Amino acid sequence: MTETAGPARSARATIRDVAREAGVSTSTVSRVLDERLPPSRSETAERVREVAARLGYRKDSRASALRRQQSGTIGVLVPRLSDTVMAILFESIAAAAAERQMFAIVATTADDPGSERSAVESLLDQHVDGLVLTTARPDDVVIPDLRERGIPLVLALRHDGVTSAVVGDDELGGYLATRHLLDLGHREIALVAGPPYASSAVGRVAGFTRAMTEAGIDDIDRLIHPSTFGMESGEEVGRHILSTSPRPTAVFAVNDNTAVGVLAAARAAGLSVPDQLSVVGYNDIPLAARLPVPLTTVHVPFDQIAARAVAALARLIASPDEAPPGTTTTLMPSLIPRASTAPPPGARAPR
Amino acid sequence: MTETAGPARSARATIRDVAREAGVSTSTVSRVLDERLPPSRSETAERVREVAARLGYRKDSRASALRRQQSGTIGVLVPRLSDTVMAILFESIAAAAAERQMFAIVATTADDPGSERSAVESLLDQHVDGLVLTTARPDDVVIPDLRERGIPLVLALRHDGVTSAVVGDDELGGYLATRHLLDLGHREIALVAGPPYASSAVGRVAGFTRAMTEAGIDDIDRLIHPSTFGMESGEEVGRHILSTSPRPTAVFAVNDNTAVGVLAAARAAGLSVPDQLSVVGYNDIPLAARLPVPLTTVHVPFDQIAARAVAALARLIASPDEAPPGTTTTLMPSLIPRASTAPPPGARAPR
DNA sequence: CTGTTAGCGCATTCAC
DNA sequence: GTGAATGCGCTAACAG
Repeated sequence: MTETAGPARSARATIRDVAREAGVSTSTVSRVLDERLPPSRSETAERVREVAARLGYRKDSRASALRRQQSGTIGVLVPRLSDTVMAILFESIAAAAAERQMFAIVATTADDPGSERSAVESLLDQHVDGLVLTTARPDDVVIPDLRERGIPLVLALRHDGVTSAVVGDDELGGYLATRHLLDLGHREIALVAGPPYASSAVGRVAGFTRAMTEAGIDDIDRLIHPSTFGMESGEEVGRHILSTSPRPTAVFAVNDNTAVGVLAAARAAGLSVPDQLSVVGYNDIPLAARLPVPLTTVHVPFDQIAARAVAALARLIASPDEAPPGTTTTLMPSLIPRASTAPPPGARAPR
Repeated sequence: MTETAGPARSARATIRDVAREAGVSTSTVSRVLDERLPPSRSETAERVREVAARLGYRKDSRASALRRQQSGTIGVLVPRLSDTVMAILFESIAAAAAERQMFAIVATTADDPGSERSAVESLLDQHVDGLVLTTARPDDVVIPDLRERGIPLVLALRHDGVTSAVVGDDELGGYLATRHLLDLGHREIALVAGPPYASSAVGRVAGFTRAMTEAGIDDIDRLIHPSTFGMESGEEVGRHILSTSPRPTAVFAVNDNTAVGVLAAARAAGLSVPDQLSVVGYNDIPLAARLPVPLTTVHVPFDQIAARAVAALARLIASPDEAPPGTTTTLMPSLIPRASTAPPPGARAPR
């Protein structure tokens, strides 16, 4: 029997264990192990670090958070994790947070404004130091409230026009996708537009409209069909689009999910892609490249968006009083041509 | 100016604020608001609740956790969230946890045993009360360590043969999928087998083997091709399978991702599905039903698995000393026939 | 049922 | 540089 009789299951070493073992006070240990301070090279400091390592000491984040009033945790709000885009974004945010010794936790809203408040509260109950929201709406009522409460806040993927945000250039992405189809010779191009409450969808519509206007296409609005972001909606809207007359020779879908739905509708209608119908998606999720007909889509640099969002949030957390100007950072998308797009039926290949 | 000069940004009400306002001690407030105790109907209790509500009081989970030695948080370990199966499982776990007033946090390992340890430590650093692991391997070195440390632990989707686990019946699922193909008249059925370290994949292989053996097929091993769980691997293995001779008339893929890869390989080889090649997947992710050729697959009750796993974990957390017998709960999968399977080329339709 | 006292583990004064 | 004292917000043990 060594030592005194302790708990049967090895209890975690505390700061006091380290202090005793190193022959110093707990304050000293606390200071030596404070990541924010410049690391001391003194002999005592070395010894403390050595003892801490030997005992496998890890500071109790709850106690530390309680005292510091900072938890080193950030909250991320997404509509749903079963949407690969959101899963990838969260993974990237978690990785970016880890690089800064922070931990990211997540909650979902199902894109329902009603559950947004409770999801945010569940995050705040975990005492996050700040939030990354991907659910912003123009009329969002939760965000102003968070602002007033002084909670550090950054939007990602969608913006509300007011709060600091890191987004892709959706207008440009929409323009690139549409130009790609126009350049192939398409004129009758339908748009699966996404929901009006998401700035990302609205931006892509704007890019579509600009490209179509430039091309001298008339009455563009008739080509624009609202949807949600889901596959089902894509299929439903796709079915409708393919039954309109004149039937479009190409469809630009607001994201890869709805594009998959359009592909399903195309097959159901007996149309072959890309021979009879071209389809462009958005986001370049891993699936896009591996669909039976690889999907032409717009690549979005999610890891950059995540890294910038975390960096911006970290800055806000560090200096909460430097009035944040509410800047929007915009990152560039790029078109990835694949097999789902081709010149319209009966057209000679361009060039 | 009301009240005393406080911090500019509304600080959260503490238990003391409530106590003062209600004219009682903090202990009383603490007891009245203790969810674990039966709610008192006394007048004081009512008043305390009313004041707490009015002040918008929320207990500080860190302080509470520090004192109680329970955080009300559980940790979930998954290979990756960009795999829809894992995203859905985590969402279900988070929902099941919320029903019990617990919060679920997640970390990823990329199915890499090396990063498993650090991912688990990051979870433990957050002071989770217990863990749900979906990454178990037969030779897992982290799990025994967690056991020794007395950390409540439940496996999900994969088991290690020792630890308590909640899984789908992979053997049955594999059998059902294979029987479906056999019943359609296929004899030359290839298996994209998944990795040997995952019990889920191994079980599906066993079900495949049983069905094939029952059908009197010889030399089954030649039909079994290892893979990972990813789409790329499915495509690669699919390409290989379709170049073997005799070419299989059907493929059973270990999951929907690899099935998508096989579909891509089939198209690249100019084979039409299901006319020239039948394909069965596993998991029934939302995509499966909406692929251009809707995928026949095996449905897995992820929300039940999640609910059972959380329930089991909650039990372990509540009574950590009732030696847990290491039981495995097995839930039933079901085959969902869709358009990707049909009788083999040249066969009359059965019946 | 209620209040008093003590302390979870840590970080911060403030002296030295 | 270092250590003693104090308290973050909450809950447990105890006495009334």
